[in-house]
Formats: sequence, C-alpha cells, structure tokens
Amino acid sequence: MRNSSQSEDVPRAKVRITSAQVALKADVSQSAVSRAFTPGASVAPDTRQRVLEAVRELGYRPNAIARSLISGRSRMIGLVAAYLDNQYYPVVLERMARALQARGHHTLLFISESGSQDSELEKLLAYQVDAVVMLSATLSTALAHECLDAAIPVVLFNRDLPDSPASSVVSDNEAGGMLVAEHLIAGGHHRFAYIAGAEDSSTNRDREAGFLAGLAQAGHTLSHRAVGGYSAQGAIEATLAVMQSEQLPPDAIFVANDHMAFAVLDTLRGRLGLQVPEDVSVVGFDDVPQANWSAYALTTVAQPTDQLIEATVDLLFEQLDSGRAQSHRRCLPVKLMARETSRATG
Amino acid sequence: MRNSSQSEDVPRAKVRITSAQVALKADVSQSAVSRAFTPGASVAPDTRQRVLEAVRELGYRPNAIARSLISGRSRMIGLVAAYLDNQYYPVVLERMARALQARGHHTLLFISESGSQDSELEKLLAYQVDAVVMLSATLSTALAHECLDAAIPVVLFNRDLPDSPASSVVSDNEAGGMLVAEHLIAGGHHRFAYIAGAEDSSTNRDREAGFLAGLAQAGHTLSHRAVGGYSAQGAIEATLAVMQSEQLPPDAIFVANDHMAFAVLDTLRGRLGLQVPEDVSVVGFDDVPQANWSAYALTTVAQPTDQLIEATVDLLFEQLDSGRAQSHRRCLPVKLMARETSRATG
DNA sequence: GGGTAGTTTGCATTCGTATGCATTTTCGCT
DNA sequence: AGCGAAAATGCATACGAATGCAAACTACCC
Repeated sequence: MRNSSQSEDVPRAKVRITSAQVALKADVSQSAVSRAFTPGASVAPDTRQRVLEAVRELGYRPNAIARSLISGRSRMIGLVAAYLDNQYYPVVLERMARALQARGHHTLLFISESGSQDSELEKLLAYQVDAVVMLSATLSTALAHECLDAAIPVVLFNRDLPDSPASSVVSDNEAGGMLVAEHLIAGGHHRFAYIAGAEDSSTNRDREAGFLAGLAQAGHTLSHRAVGGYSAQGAIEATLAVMQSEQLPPDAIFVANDHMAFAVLDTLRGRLGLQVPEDVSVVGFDDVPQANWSAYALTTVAQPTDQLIEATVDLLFEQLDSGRAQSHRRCLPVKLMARETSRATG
Repeated sequence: MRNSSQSEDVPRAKVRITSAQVALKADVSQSAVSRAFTPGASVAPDTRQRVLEAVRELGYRPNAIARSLISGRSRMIGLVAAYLDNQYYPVVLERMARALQARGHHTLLFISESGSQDSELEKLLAYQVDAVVMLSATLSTALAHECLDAAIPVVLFNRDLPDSPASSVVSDNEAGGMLVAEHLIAGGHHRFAYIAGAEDSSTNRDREAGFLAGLAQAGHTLSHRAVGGYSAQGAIEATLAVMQSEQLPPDAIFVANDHMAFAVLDTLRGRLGLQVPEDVSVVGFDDVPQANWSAYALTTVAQPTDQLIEATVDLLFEQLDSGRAQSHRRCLPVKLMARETSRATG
C-alpha cells in the first residue's frame, strides 16, 4: 500500500542546489546562471528562460552568503539595542526592519548587555554587516572608529554623542522640552518637577535643558528633580521622592519619557491617591501608542517616528552608495500632544 | 604642525584584513591562522601566540561570511514576525535574541507582510539561516517543507499548525481558557462573553475551546461572542457590539489576549462609563508587563515566557546538532494571575 | 642511533557565486 | 556576400576561511 505516512512519494532535494547544477540542467555555463540573476547583465532572453526553468525545476535559490563573499556586501544591517521594554523601541524596530526590507536589506539583531564590554558588538564586524544602527545603546568610540574605517556607516538613532564619529538622527528633544514648559506654564502651573531618564543619555540631557530653558524664559525654575533612569521602577521611586519631599509638592511633572510617565501616573493615582490633572499635571515624551489609550490619555511630545526612520535609512543608503561613511546629523521637529493628564488653564 | 585635526597620526586599516595577511606577519601559513581560531585544532602554543599577536597588531577579525560558506553553518537564526504592536512579542523577541546570542548565534529579522505571498520569506533560505523561528506569523506549508528538506529546523512559537511539518512550542492555551472559566464561575458570574482574536490562529481556537469547556463543565454557556482579531481597534468594536447588543449584557468578558483586553477596559470605562469589576469582570491572556501596572491591574493568564523561549532554543539546537529537522511539539503549563479586573465573589 | 608514534605544519582544495577577459555568435548594413 | 560592431557566452579566477592529506618535526623507547 502506498500509504503516505511519511510522504515518501514526494521527491526531496536533500542536497543543496548550486548554480552549477542549474547550469548543467539548462545546458549553459555557471556564469550564465549567475547572469540570469544579475539585473543588467548580458544574457539572451532565450538562455535566461532556459535557466529560469531549470531553476524552477530544481528549486534553486541563490546563496546569499556566497554572493556576499564575492560582492563584499552582505545586505545585512546590524541593529543594536539594549532593551526593548520601553514601548517606543519595538515600534521603531518593526518599522525600521520594514524600511530596510523594502530596500532589499535585512536586520541582524544584536542585544547589547549594558554591563559588559562590547565583545558581543565586535561580532558586528565579523558578520560583515553593511551598516550599523544603534537603537537604545551606544558604541564605544573605539568600535565606532573601527566601523567607519571599514567604511561601515554607523547611525545613532535618537541619541547623540558629540565626540563620536558616527552619524546621528535625533528629534528636537530640546525644543520638545521647551514646548512642555510653555504648555505647563500656560496651564497656570507654578511648581515644576522633572523626572530624569538616564543621566548620561543625550535625550535626557536635551529634554531637560529645553525644559529648563522654557521655564527660565518665563521666570520660573525647577522645584523638584529626581532620576528615574528610564525604568518603570526608577520612575516609581522618583515619584515618591518628589511628592514626599519636605517642600511643597509640585503641581506639574515633566517625565523624560512615556514609559516612565505611565509608572508615574500609576504611582500618583494608585499609591498616593492623587487626581491627575487636578492635583498635578503629568507630561511625557515619545508618544508611544499606549499614550493615546484612554486609561492614560497622556499629554506628551510626539517624536516624528516615521521621518526619523526615513532619515536614518536614507542616510544609511546614501553613505553605502557613495562608499564613504561620513558623519552627518539630522534633527527633526517634534509636536506637543495635549491630552488629559495636563490641565490647560490654571 | 602635527595637528590631529583629522587624526592622521592613527594608522588606519582601510583595507580588509584577511587571515592570509595575518599569516604573513606571523610568518606562518594561512592554515595556522585558521587553526588558531578553531577550538581543539592542532596548533603549538608558541605559534598560536605568534598568530594572536599578529592578529592584535593588524586588528584582524575572522570573516563570518567566509566561514559560513565553507562550514555550511551561518550561525544565524531567521526570526519571522508579522507585527510587534502586541506587547507580548517585543518581550519575546528580546529574550529570544539574548538566548540565541548566549549560544553564539544571532537573529536575522524578517517582517512578514501579512497580505503578501511570502516572497520575502523565501529569502530565509537564501540567507542560509541555520533555523527559523516563527513569532507572530506562519509559514506556508510549502515553504516549511522546503526548510525541513534543507535540514533547517522550523519552530512555531506559540502557534500550532496540525498539518505543518514544523515543530512548535506552545503554552497550554486550552488549560488557560479553562482556568479563566473556573475563575469567573467561582466569582459568581452568570453571563459570559468571549472576545476572540484572529479566528484562524491556534491560540484563539485553543483559548476559546478551553473557556467553553470550562463553562460547560459547570453547566454554563457563552452568551456573547465577538471577534477582535487581536487588534486594539477590533477589540473596541467587539466590546461595543457585545455590550450594546439587544440581550442582557455579560457580567464577565474573557478577552483572547492582553493587548485587546486593555482596549476593552478603556472602552468599558471611558466610552461606556462602566465599573470594572463591579459591573463587569475582564480577563485577558499573556500577562504582558503592562497587565501588572496599576492603571490596569488586569487579571490574566500568564504564559511561561522564559520556559517557552528556553524550550524553543533547546529544540532548535537539539535539531541543529543532530542534523535532523524532526517535528516536535512542546506544551507548557500556564497560570492564572488574579488581579483587580475580576471579582472573586459574586 | 634507529624506529615508531604522536604532534605540527603547510599545501592544495573546497564552499557557491560574480566578473574580467577572450572568444564566439548574432545582427545590421552596405 | 562580407565586414564590423554589438551582444552573448564560457573560461578561469577571485572572495576568505576551513580542512584532508602528506610532509616535517618532536619525543620517546629500546
């Protein structure tokens, strides 16, 4: 009985099919097979057909590894991230991967352990990626130099290192901070708190600087400040520190990103029994999808995510195509999204 | 003046360093260089030292592409996802990438456009990935067969296709659905609604089946059902459909995943002005990080994420090492996390 | 000192594809 | 029909590292 218990009847190609085998079957040279897959190569329509037919029959698929070896381009982009729990990054990651895919490249993911020396990141070079995008992590300047020496463009996504030779694409964090200040001042607030992200990050630095400048411009100053380090737990502790200090508590809190802002809201409402925005207004930064969910309806600063990604990808390919890895910076405008966690009038 | 305006004084390796150049410098053969990097190879300690020194001086890094070509193993795992807006996936993605990295492999990301024929996914084969993990997407059976024929293990993460030759690792969705039923019945509820995910997904099918079985076991039945398709927007519409139907509204809603459950909660509270759990209880599935945030405090079923990932990676490497890509299934137990969106007593 | 077993080493080849160059074929035009 | 240009094709080699095999070397023992 020809019972297909394990489908023996389907012929299986247990061996790797190579262009040479295709060539044999199509009765052409291996070069012809290669050329049939190379746009713009010199192949007669007739031979091309024969090749493609043999390709179909054998189920041939060009070996990208071998192609990379000879062409010197892997069509892979190394993407380095340190963590994905901040809800902003998954969004970026997905869209970035899509954008790269649309241009015929793929994303090789590296999770950089924050503590360790970047021995892991050295493998970026080993894998011969064509370019590197840093998402929520930073490259040591030494490694950045190595990349650029190897003509591998490096783009820092929404972070900026003045002394780094890498390119960077950022949103205008400083302007964003200033928008928040203006918004809160217009809302009639008087005592302002800032809950910081990671102290050594450029985003935190710029957002805070903009906020302070905006306050100063109207004759105000910061009355409270605590560091949340961009983690939910840190934000909870920072909130308690700010609200339970001996001074009069703030009536407005600017939190360095949305991820922390959610934790701040939860702490204010749940743990401290306060009303937002009646007792205290809260403003975040990023405009992650959840910010617009009605459980939060968080007032925040929207990053121009699509444009940031577009700019990043453009920068990358421009440098890839030109063959030079120069350092460029792009800064894109942000927008305040006034929702329900901040009051508009005092 | 030796001004380091553009750091000319640092010697830069503008060319790719190859093992042959290292060999030259260390005065050994190229083979020796290769062997110095191959654990267990036969190299005299002395030569190894000389090689390593030359390596350091030249800044040599083995070319993983060339290595893959000859060894037939790329040390890359193809990871296919369709979307990352469900908060469960980024978590999985990050931990999975970490786990793979810890075992010397890296993650090549493929975003599968849901609509398109999987021409994009065919590139999995081209890139010579050693194995494939399907995160939020599915492979056509044809492509799955191709992978397995090429001895490339395929693991479906938390999805199951009976007719697929791929392996799969799932949590016990059916038991989870049953747990929810028991929990809601114990809470004294009487009218049960189910908001479904994507109808064609195994997770949805199993969760619903378990829920129904659990209800039936206690003599109950489902009074409302609507499809949310695993999207927030779909969940909002499903909630409205369920609550505004002509029948008596449900007093308990089981939502097929947390991502939708948040939208359901927002809709119940914000749009319909209802109290949760006083008017209606809501239970989700997944236990994403946000479920435990106090703005939601969502009762849900926790997936054993770490174990799922561990099982996936183990399965992968077991098959890689043995050289055979067999189909296996693993099913791991889940746990109910009773929080504040469901009442415990009627 | 000579024979043997064990260890190092280098040579040459291999992986699968792309491409410069020389050769052959095709085609247009007179 | 014949010539020249253009197009198509194949040959051979290159990419960078890994590895089977044989040669060279080491060490050990009788």
